[in-house]
Amino acid sequence: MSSSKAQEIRVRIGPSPTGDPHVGTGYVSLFNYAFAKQQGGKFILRIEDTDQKRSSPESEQAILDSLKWLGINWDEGPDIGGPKGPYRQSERLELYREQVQKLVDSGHAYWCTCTPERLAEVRKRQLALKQPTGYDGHCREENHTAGVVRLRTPQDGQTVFTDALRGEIKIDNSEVDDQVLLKSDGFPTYHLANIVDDHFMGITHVIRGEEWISSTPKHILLYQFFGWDAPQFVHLPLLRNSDKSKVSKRKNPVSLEYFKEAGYLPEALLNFLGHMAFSFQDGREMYTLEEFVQEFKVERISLGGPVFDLKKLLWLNGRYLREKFSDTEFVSYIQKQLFSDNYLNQIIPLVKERVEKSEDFLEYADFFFKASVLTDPANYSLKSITEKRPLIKLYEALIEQIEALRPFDKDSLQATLRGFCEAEGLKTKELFMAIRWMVTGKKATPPLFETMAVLGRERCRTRMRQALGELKK
RNA sequence: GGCCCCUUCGUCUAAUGGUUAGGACGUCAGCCUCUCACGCUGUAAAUACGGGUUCGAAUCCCGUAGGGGUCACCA
Repeated sequence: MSSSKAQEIRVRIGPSPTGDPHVGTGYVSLFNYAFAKQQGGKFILRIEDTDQKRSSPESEQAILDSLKWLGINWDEGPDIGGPKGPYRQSERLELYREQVQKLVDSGHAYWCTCTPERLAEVRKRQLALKQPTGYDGHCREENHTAGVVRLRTPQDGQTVFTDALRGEIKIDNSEVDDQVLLKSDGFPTYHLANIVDDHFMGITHVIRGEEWISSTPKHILLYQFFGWDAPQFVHLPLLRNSDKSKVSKRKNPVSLEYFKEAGYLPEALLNFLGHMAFSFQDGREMYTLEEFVQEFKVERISLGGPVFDLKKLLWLNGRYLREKFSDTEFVSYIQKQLFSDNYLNQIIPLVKERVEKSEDFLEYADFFFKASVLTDPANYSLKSITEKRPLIKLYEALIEQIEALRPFDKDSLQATLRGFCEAEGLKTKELFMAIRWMVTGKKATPPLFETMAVLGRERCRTRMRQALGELKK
């Protein structure tokens, strides 16, 4: 163990910029932040963009913005720098290569030249023979100098670590795979980057999701092989869908951008996220970030996987609106949230030609402001697909395309939706009307693509998922 | 399936061997009220199961069941 001198507490959140800012990132950030602040430590934001194919600067920016929106600020990060930078893993490649070389030199890692095809083959065979899947050690004793670098996991014994909430966890080394540490594109995998960065950034406590427990032995092994002290581990229970599976966008809104769009206050969402694994001693339900920081105790984190049930969030949000806002504040909030110049400027061109009196505006534009536009599913059933099953599958595929669409503008929507019709052999007229019903709740609206673009990705996806839900009933 | 983690009202949770098992959301009922909402009051609702240990178990131990995670050149 290291010196007994009081050490500065340093924790981090390491989001991967590969999609929408996730509510789970907010949740884990909150707990990390609270722990750090309460101990007078530092909360660090590190962008884990080691997946070249999926990472994007847009996503990174969205994550930063969303975290700021929530009210969580970091002491060190890619945007503000800090003493242990850079804070973007793609800018630390040299360090990983250097470090992994040490492992190769000491024999704790080795180069592997197996092709993806061979790996798939091995896997297939293992599956067929009902053997545990994993790398078969083909290159373990070869002395390659190219390909990927793998961890040389001890064949026997077990690796033990302590989770602050669960106590000792032991896993047989035979269960631990010869994990890839350095990919063939020269980028590190999570496992390598995570250990190297946590070490060089002086991270003292790793507070992360429970999904990481089973790969923690790899991390412990890496610390041992590098000869470094491991930080303390705290694994938080995972947020769940109402069926208890890990929270997912299929079954729940999970994008922080959705919550912002949908009119939730960041204070309320953060407060609610606090409830997911923590409770105040005095039973207080409503609290500020500062109060949470003060009250937070690692030992009081609960372990059962909390269902991310929005009902209580709604109630909390209502209380914030009612109790924390004066009438004047409420006015400016509504103006900003619902009737911003920016939003109105996009809507007016679409409805202007239809309007004869100011009040007509509401007639034509109501769906731009409503929370829900659900109608009879008959409105969006397709005559050409009479079976319910295929129809649901079709819509699921469609919604997935829409969710992934970037940028979300008139032209890309047009291209995507037309392409979808062609691929599925559908009449555009029929599908477009169905979508119109789903996203606006009306038969007559401004042109669909423009309308959808203005509504935005979050509203469209939510409304379509809701409509699909009705269809399933 | 192997390994690992978890298990108190429908949901979020409190109770760190001794409570009529508490609170909150939601539900339902009542009050308030021109309606609705808010607010207030009240109601129903849980220790997964089986064995131990103990004077005494939601709490400790073992087993079973259920749920979850993980088994990638994704994090």
